Amino acid sequence: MALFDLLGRHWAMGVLWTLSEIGPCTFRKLQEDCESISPAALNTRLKELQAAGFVHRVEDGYAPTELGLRLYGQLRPLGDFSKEWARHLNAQD
Amino acid sequence: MALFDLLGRHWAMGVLWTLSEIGPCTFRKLQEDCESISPAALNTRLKELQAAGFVHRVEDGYAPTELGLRLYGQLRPLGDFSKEWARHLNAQD
DNA sequence: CTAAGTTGCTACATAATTTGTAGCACCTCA
DNA sequence: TGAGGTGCTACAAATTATGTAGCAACTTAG
Repeated sequence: MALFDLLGRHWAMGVLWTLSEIGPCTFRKLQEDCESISPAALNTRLKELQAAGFVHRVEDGYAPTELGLRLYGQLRPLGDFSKEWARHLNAQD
Repeated sequence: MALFDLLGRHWAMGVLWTLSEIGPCTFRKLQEDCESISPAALNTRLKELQAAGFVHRVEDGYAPTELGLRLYGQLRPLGDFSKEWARHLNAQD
């Protein structure tokens, strides 16, 4: 699936997630919140996400588009799943 | 989110997706269905997915675990979203 | 028993991607 | 005019992936 090519890049989902959680924000703030993403990679991800129509530039920096927010909506359940997964991993030890 | 570290690797979601769609299958069939994944990368992904508890070995090769199938369930809506997205991209041209 | 096929997987050189750090060019506001 | 913020580029080093070859273990057929 072509969508996986895009999302399966380092930090692609993280950037969209962060942007959707904290709302419109600057390049630099995004860089802080995605701990240890290099500016080069962030820039590349932002360009890809913009080309894909999930993110666009706004006055205050970057923000998710309406489509981007819908994608975030699909991703959000993974947050809860992630907790269930953590419990599973602990139970394994 | 830690889950994104795992899924945001090249072919990680694709492998789980394929495995859930076509059911238990061999290493080599997985390699064919994920067109152009190198055996080294596939092996790495499989080890990671096994360590995460999403995939395990079975008689016929590899199969998603129950937890893996639940994760696939969370991912599945992305399939429909992907079509919506394709429509959106075409409308842009 | 042997030879052919299939399996999972490793080896390794090349290529692509990411990091980490530095810093530039542009703006705004005092 | 200079102090701060902005988005972003440069570039070497590290990490990760590709592509091709092939090995070792196992099954099956003759």
